[in-house]
Amino acid sequence: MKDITPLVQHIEKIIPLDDEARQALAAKVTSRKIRRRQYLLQEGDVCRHYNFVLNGCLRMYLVDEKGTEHVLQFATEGGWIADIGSLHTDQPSHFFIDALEPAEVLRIAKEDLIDLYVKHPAFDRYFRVLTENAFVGMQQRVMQNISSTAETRYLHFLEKYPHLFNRIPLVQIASFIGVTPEFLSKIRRNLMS
Amino acid sequence: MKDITPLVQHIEKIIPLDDEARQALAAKVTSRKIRRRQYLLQEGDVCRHYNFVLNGCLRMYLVDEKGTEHVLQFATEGGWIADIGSLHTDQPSHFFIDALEPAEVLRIAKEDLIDLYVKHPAFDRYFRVLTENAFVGMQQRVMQNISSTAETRYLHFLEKYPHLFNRIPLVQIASFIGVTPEFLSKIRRNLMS
DNA sequence: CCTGACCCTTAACCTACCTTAAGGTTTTTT
DNA sequence: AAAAAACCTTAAGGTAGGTTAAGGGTCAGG
Repeated sequence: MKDITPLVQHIEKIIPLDDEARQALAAKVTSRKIRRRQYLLQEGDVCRHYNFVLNGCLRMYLVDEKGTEHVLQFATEGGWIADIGSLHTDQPSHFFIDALEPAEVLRIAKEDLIDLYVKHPAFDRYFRVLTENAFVGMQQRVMQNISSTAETRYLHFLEKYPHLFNRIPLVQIASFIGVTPEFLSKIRRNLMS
Repeated sequence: MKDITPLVQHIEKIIPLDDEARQALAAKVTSRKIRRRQYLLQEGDVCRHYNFVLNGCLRMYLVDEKGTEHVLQFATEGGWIADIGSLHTDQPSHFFIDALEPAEVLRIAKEDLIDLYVKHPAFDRYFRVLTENAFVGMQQRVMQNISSTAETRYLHFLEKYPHLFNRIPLVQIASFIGVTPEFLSKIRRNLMS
């Protein structure tokens, strides 16, 4: 019923796990199904789990004072999603996480993860590398927001996430790159001519 | 001549080091002085070292096609600075790192760091936590760029980096928050009235 | 087959921010 | 001490992108 093979494979691309570590992981992880539009995290709640996506598509976003949504992250098969800030500090999150498509995740609670870190340093290594990669991605995004035009950001998005382009609504992509859907529509028209 | 106490103290705020780890670290780390405006990294070079700042002030920035500089990060006492993307992939960096004030850093080469990781898992832990915190910071910055006005971003900057406000030129702050110095000047005037 | 919830586009008008250019002050270098 | 470089401000005019409003297409459910 619960198959953590995809997760183990993902980890072993970075560092091999011995049997003991693999079993410890299996014991801590639980699987969960999320329906379309169902929340995995809501603003004001403390984020208590890391989530590894087995299939489907999730998003993490912020809602500003005007009620506008701003997407911080998408996560599909093989990706992780959580509000790490909230998870670490036990402070209420400012974000929502929900499903754009029905999804299935493996989740692991913060305390269990700490336990894994202590007993199996391989997990420290794995999450260090994982976070370093995520950090570099965020850095590139900051650079683009500061230095590029919306059109350039859109083209970069298509290059970097080709599998998302015809999988999620345009309005979500607009929100991710930081423009209104109307303006993104205009950008696309300009690109075609 | 080489005193790594500030670095050890910084690490031990996160995880204690045994004598052996401390000595291994001391053996790998070298100190270096940087004059004002001197480069620690130039675009096109591969970043080979992590740098821990003992004193002074450094910045990492990108120069776009038009020749405009965009600041990604400042680093002062107790901060780390490096192009982690380049360091990891051995690809040439797109960034420059230079000194806004004369500075002194402790640097450690990538290979030596890997060696430390293998022999002392405590370093995996330390850099995992370090990177997680940096990641959260970048995430907040992305959110602000997407959802806030320049004035709000400026106020947040003052809140988050009060020690930098009257230490670095205005033009650098403008570059960091993603506006022109002229416009930041206007923002300040509006804030005073 | 019809209805309603999304989803995408177009267009007119508006605003936050950029560009260019100039002048004054402070800091660094010679 | 002078010259040069860096720094900060002001203001006029321009542009990228936002806002509002409307219309049409698609698809799931009744």
